[in-house]
Amino acid sequence: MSDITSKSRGVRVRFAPSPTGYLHVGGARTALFNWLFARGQSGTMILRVEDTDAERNKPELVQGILDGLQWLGVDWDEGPFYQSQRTELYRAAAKKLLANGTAFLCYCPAEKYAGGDHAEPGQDEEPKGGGPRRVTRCTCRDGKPSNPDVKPAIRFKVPLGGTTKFLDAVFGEREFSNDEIEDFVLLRSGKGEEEFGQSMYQLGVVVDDIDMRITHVIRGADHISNTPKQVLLYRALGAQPPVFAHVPLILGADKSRLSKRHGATDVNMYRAEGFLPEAFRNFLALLGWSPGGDEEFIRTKDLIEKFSLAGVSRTNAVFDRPKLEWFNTQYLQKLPIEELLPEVENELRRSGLWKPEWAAGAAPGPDGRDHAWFAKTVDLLRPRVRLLPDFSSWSRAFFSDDFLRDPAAIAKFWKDPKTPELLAKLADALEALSEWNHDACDHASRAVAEAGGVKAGLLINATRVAIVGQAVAPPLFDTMVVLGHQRVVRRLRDAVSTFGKS
RNA sequence: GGCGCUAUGGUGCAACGGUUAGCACGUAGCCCUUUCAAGGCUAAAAUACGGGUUCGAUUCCCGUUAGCGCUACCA
Repeated sequence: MSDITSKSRGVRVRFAPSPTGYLHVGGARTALFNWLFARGQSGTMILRVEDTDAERNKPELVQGILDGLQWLGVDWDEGPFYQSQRTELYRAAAKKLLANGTAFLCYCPAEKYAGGDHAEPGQDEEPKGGGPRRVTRCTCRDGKPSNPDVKPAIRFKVPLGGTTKFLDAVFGEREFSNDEIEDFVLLRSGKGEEEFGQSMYQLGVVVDDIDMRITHVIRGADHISNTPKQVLLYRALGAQPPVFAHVPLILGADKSRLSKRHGATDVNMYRAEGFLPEAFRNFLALLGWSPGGDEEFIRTKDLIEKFSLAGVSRTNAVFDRPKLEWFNTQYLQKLPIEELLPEVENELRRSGLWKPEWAAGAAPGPDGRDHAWFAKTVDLLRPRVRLLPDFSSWSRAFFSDDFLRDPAAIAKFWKDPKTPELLAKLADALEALSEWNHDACDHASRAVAEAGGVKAGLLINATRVAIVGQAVAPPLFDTMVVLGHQRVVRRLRDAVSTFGKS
């Protein structure tokens, strides 16, 4: 198996979403694995949109999928290719199979297979004892007299007896009995003028994977059962199958297939919530894959270096949101500050709090704040931030003078009747300071508390509410320094004047 | 129903015949403390069950059970 995972040039992989929905976290994980593998092997990543079902396909969803991939940081070297625009390729392949005897025209009405007697009982029915059997062999395979009233579909003529095997980089050698494989449809029957309709999934993937010279097919384990059909197609088409690598599925907390009722499954919702893409990537990478040791905080460049198909697990994984949040806080805290700043800038732009003078290289604003101030402030705030929007919500008073004091914080920390008097004295004491730094603020504050006969903590907590409006904030004296001398004094006096009101 | 895949604490992973079964999230407690976090320490918590193979099984084989997947003119 070493030949599969060893460095080899010419690796070509693809991510092939179907635009019948948004970018699901499961799809995102598959895309990520393909991408990590491609980048680690200096290979080529291809994006292919599998939109051969005109009825279910929604073209407007493609952009959302592309946006999701972009946010995730998964880029591609070729494509996006659209299967709906490659119809001729599939028809030619189907005709070739017809010609070499590995496919046949099927005149059966579509309904015969789509429902009715031969189909699977519905989920609500009891499939007990000797329920309906699927038909796996179509009677048209030995040549049916053509029926002028119906347009035929093209089906694959699955060999009678024997087995089909393939190599899976994750699951090992797999072997399936051909008798379990039905004569699947390759090409839909034509509608109106056309001779044949669109390609079906099995034909499309194989024709494209051959055409695009895909070397490794990395996809969800729900495709394991499809793989022997595709291997048969490769053979019939005279092509060599690629290496397959099926990755385990992602489940919800109750271990059923991840769906909306488990919470967000659309990758774009995580972007909207304010997760950092790299944290999301790190979390996703560890769902069904492990570098082998105990490390968990793995930056993307190391993910690329460490990723291997041999490290992919065979067991389904549950999507654990609390762990994702933990990863996010880890990145919020550990990222070099200059890497975090652009994310915070985006967030502040979104909420309208951003000021251009905080950009790198810009001239300081009228209040003296510049990029260095911005970096220092974000650095102070980040240990307490869980999601990007926190920079706009409870951190608002750091970036804007237009903020409200949280009533709950007031109720909790302004209980003591001496509060306004203390805050007024503190304002005076701080105003008189000739130096504005942590220790000066500290000493002045404690002196006021002592003179007023209260514990420092009481003054400190009351002051926090006064100057940032929140019960939760960074250490007070660091906060004062970052806010600035005049602003702190002004907010303190404002607090005194509002005391008792509301 | 048929076929297939899987099975380590609640969750994600490690241990790829020999460990007191390790790490992380979460949970509980303690420490720190200026709020809230972070951080540090500690605790509870797992090899699904039954048979084999072996000097020795989490690890290899079989069965059972459970979960999941496929079983469309969906992808």
